[in-house]
Amino acid sequence: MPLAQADILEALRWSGYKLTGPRLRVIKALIINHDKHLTVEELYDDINREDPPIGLATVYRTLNLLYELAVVTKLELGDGFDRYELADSSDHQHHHLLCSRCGSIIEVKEDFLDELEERLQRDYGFHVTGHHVKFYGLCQACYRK
Amino acid sequence: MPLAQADILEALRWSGYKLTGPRLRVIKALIINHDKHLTVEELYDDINREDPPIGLATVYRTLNLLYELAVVTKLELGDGFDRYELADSSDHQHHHLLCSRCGSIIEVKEDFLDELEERLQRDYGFHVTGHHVKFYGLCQACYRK
DNA sequence: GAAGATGATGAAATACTTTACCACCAATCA
DNA sequence: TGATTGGTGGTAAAGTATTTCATCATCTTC
Repeated sequence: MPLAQADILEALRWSGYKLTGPRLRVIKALIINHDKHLTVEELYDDINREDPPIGLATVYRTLNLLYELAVVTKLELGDGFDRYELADSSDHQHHHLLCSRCGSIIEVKEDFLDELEERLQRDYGFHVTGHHVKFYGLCQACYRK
Repeated sequence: MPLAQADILEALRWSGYKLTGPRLRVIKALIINHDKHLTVEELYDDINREDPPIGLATVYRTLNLLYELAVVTKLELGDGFDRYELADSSDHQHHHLLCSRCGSIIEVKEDFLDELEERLQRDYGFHVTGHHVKFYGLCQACYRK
């Protein structure tokens, strides 16, 4: 489950940052669009559908701030755009299935990498602290065609 | 095992592209540095340690061409630089362990994702054709300290 | 072998996302 | 009230990757 607004505001305040109008609007946009995987620019456009407008630099700054606070994670799909999505309330990351035909993004919540990470620790002596995993392929609908 | 030069030249010719001097030098540089994970610019610098110099645009173009031909794969570590590395001769991709302390990159050849991909097919109806997997953490040497 | 067509190269210009800078504003505190 | 701090917005700048365009080399075709 993604972080709720109250948790995010708490994290901000706890770290000594102010809750300003622009910041709140970025946070709300993140929550509302949490399943859409918007780029920074798309998020910016979405926010500015309502007045007063806020600056693009502020959106970037706020997202970087939230990233520092581990409130959001960065998602890079390889198309040159950074995307940010709300972190999970548990510390389990989720993974993405990218359909190369229709472009849809499916989220996989399962934590199926624990076993692998143990193996990397055992066989390679590598201590895993995080991972980025993306699968490319065809979603169910596209595969049928 | 990464592709050998003969295989690459074969792929070029088979697709109707010409083997030119600059292209050959890019290919050789990829082979020589296959374990160094160089950025495009670093590859360009390495090539131009010998005369005659070739253009940066040509390096980009050649790498994109080889990518189209599936001769190289693109590796993005999240630092804003594209890296290209020789594809494996079998169609099995390898994965990377990134040490966040010393910056070393360890390659894992094992194909430990087959089982997972079957599960994605079974549970999500998602047909996997490729994946990008990176693990962050501490390598054996750094973990001991 | 000559002439035209095709493909490749290199230098510079351009695109594009992201960050840095700087002046201004708002809130807080002495 | 005056001063300090933090935040904002517009713009400039950074920086990687791509595109443009003139030129060159190679290959066909007659």
